[in-house]
Amino acid sequence: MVQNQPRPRGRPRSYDPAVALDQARAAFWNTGYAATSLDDLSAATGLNRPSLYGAFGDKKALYLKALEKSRAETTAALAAAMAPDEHLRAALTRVYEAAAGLYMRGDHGPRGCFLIGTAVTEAVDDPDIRAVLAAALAEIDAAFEARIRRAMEVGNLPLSTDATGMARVATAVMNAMAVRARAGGDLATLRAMGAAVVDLICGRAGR
Amino acid sequence: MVQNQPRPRGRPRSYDPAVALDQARAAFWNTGYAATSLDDLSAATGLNRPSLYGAFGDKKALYLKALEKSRAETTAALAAAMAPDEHLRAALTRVYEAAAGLYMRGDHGPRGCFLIGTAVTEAVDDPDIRAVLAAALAEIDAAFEARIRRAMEVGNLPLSTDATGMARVATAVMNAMAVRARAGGDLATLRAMGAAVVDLICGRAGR
DNA sequence: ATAGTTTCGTGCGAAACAGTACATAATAGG
DNA sequence: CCTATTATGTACTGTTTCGCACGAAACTAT
Repeated sequence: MVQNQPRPRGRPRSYDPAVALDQARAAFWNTGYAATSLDDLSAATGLNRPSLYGAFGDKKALYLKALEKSRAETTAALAAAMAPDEHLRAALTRVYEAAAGLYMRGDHGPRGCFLIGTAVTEAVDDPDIRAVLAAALAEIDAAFEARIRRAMEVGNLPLSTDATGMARVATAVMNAMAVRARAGGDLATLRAMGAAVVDLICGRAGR
Repeated sequence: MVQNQPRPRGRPRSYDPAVALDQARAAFWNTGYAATSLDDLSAATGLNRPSLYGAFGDKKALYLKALEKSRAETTAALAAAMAPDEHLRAALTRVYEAAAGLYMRGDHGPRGCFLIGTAVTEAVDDPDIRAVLAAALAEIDAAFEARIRRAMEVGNLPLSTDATGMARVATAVMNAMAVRARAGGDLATLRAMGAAVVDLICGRAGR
């Protein structure tokens, strides 16, 4: 990261917008969109309310930015975890292990996935939030399905496999792991869920 | 329903508490716990705020009653749907068909499952809500697992089956169907998810 | 009828909330 | 040094929210 850009004109920012966005997201992540006030966000980021408005717009715009960031990160992480050309079982196991670890982290206890944990509630009433959530789910489906089709081509799965359906089940288990994490489930249960669906998809024999 | 009880002393209620609870739950169901105000609940039930307090206590007590009712209903419906002694495939299919239909209903568009759609967000911060949610998930797991073990005994599934893991995957797909419904998924997708996991659990051959 | 009991509904007060106006501070350009 | 420009922080406004007090209403018991 070089900083060759000519300094902008006025008073410089005393904070990093990317860091502030992460801190705001952490606040939303714990208590959800509706229950997180602008004062909470102000406390979490260290910015006062006018600065928050200046940087991100109102509460919903800030939330949408955090949501969009989570969607992008999830898609990228999923693509990276499934890229290596090894057995499907290894790729899926890596994905679920990573998800379980991520979902169980959190300063105020496990908090699952940001999208599942906060956007699902708002999605019925808010079309913007619903659109991001739907896009994220579709991308996760697509990532799983592409990986499953590759396994079919290589001969790791029979050609008669219902790749679309299997991919949706794979996504379902990931989503449900996020639910369990927020519901107080322990890491062992989350990992077992992942292992169980991997066995179902890849066949238990290959263990 | 006979009404032989001696009428209570004072002014009679002008509403049915059970109906009011359902109406309040419907309000929570659409917008979630935090975003639903007492005025919203008052409008949904037709009761004014003091009557709501008198009947159910404060907002959280009312929500917990609605949550508990949903937990009980879910457990009962699941037990009923899986009771008949037929093939596992038929029982599971019936469960997922019922869930998909239920999740896609709603006056303001599909709203999924009350527990998944509203309690998951609150569960991190609120131990009471988390406890009900965890209990519900455990009961759903147990219902699936019991049914799977029965199929093993009857010879519909190999004795080496990981019943606990399979049951969790079955629960996962149900939870994820609730997520999809709120995210704008259509009925066909929800049904396909159910069919896919039924195929994975029962084997595709038995179709 | 009258008293006693429970519910209903208006309306109040305190707190939290979102959003903004305005004065102050910090920087670049001239 | 002075001006233009952008960011910061205090303070303010109007609204929403929760929870409850208090009097009116509806019913039973005597």
